[in-house]
Amino acid sequence: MTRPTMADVAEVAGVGMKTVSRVVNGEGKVSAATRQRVEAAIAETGYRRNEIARSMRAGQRSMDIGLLLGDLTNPFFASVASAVIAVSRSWGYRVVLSSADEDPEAELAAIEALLGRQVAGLMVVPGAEDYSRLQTDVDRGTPVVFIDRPGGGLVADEVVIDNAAGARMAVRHLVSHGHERIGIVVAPSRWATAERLRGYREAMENELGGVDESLISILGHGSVVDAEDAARTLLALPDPPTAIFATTGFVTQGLVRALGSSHDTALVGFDDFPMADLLAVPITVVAGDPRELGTVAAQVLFDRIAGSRDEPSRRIVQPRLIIRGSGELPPRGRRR
Amino acid sequence: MTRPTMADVAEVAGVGMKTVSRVVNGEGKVSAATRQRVEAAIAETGYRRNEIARSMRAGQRSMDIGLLLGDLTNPFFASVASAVIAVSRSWGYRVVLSSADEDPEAELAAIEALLGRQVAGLMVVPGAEDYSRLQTDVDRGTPVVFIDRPGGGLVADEVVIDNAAGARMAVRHLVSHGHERIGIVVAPSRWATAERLRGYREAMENELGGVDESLISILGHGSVVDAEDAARTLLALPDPPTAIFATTGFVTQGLVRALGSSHDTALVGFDDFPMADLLAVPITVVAGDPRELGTVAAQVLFDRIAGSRDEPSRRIVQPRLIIRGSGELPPRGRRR
DNA sequence: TTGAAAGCGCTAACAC
DNA sequence: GTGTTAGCGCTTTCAA
Repeated sequence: MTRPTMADVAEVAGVGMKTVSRVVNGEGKVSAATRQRVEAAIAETGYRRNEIARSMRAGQRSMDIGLLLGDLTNPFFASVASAVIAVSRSWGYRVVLSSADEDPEAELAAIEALLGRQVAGLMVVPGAEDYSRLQTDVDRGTPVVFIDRPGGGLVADEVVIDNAAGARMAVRHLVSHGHERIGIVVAPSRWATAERLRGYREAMENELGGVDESLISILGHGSVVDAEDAARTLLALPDPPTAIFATTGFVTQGLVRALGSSHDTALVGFDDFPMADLLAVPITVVAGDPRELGTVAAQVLFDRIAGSRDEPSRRIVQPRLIIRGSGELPPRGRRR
Repeated sequence: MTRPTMADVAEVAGVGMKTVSRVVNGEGKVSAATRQRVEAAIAETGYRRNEIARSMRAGQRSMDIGLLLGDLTNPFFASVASAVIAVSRSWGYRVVLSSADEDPEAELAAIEALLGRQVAGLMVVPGAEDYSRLQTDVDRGTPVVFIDRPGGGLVADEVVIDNAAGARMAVRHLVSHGHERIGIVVAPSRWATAERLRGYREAMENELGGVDESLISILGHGSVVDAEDAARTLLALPDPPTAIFATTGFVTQGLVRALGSSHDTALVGFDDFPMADLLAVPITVVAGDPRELGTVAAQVLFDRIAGSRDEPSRRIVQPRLIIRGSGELPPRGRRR
């Protein structure tokens, strides 16, 4: 019922604890004969090294890194997590995953818990506003890397997608296909969507000399249905847009629903999603690669763990335009 | 640089360690005055309880449970993980996630590592064949629950989807829409797909009195492209099927590609996937709910952790038929 | 090549 | 109310 310890193995093998320790950790300096005896005792008792106790030795950190995400169900974050796990494993670290379901209080609590477990480092997709209480931990050597958005109140490494550039790319693409009335449906305010809106405004100014504010729809809540409604409202305008830019994946979904299976309105979404190429009208998107985001973030973290003392930096992942059809539809006026 | 310990706090506050411990853990029996002093000292030193050391006390287990998945990138497993994390959090446990990318060796190694960390329990989506070496751990009180497939060589709780029933349901549905030549594309052999094939055969026997073996296509590899090729081969038969049953999500994807945007062949897939309702022809599927799978599995595990000594059981989650269009297309012969 | 003892940061069990 | 002592299972001295 109770697990065997090193002492148990030592007793069975008739040797000292340290000898068992040496065998278990393959620390040479053990005669073949004793090693055999110890190995037999290990097999007999079913002993397994206790990693918890092991990591208690003098001020040592654990071999865990903590990863905090809003929602694993979002394929974007699932890919980030998958990449982080892969890189961590290659460094011999394990990932303790918490998801906070977008509740800032729960998120901070989860972070505290992770830190209490002496994680070697922390990667966070920030959902809360203020991370200043982590400053002491960072100062004492637990690196923190923010993913996908900056973490307020704490100077730390960040890895983000160039949202404004992506938005500009989307607008320019639509303009190059003849569109001039380009609407935007913006998900509830978060850093990324604000950046995307900024990029949209910049590109509209540069390419078309101005923005028609009535074509900007900012959602109050974040559901697919809300996005669908917003799209319908835009399309019901006296002079409706001929193209719409959707700032996030779920907004894109809402727009697809609103536009129906035979759109005559062009659509470019931000963030790629599964099956985008199999829809009735395949969806053109600009998207940053979540695997790249996770991989870079993990590399930055392990650089710190390995001792890097560089100034905290912001790494920027460039999004790419993925052309599939919905973004290349001509303006209605020019049709046929 | 080095973290403050309870002893440090005790010294600053001018009290004994146990008093600090009491304050930190809110164990009453501390005068308001001392509590104040201790709290001040905690704030001053930036002390945080060391959970690792805490969990070392006599034979205690950690408050972690381990979760092992093949691939987080698969939305099905991401949902399972999300549900497991949610249930675990409600029990006050944290989830240590490992993904093994379908490599059985890596999987067993990851499991060993998890056990070495004294996890309170383990949930595994089995990718390996033989789990008998976990028997001692189970006997010594670390419960293991297998998810989505049985784990060979180990008697433990299992939570699976009723694959055969789902397949029968799919076939009956197609038959009820007039189909008689119903093909099947089977993903490379795993327990679940074998069960689905079995269900298909049973239903074909019962409903139509037999199976035409030429309509059964078993894939060698597991890519979308392979599934696409297999579908084309089936459709190129002299007397091709009028309907096809796809045994997994990616096979369904391949079939969607092969059938093109205007199918005249009916399709029912196993496992739901995002956007299935937004495709050119919305896809009818039979699917078990991954959240239910994860939730039930976690409940079973925490029952064990709470001390349940019931016989290991197999919980079965019933799949549901989700009607969307592709499965209700009539046979070609009857068209127009 | 081997082993005994000290200690990691904490809490359980007893004192005071 | 509060403090002291003795471990948890391991690794790190330092001897033998």
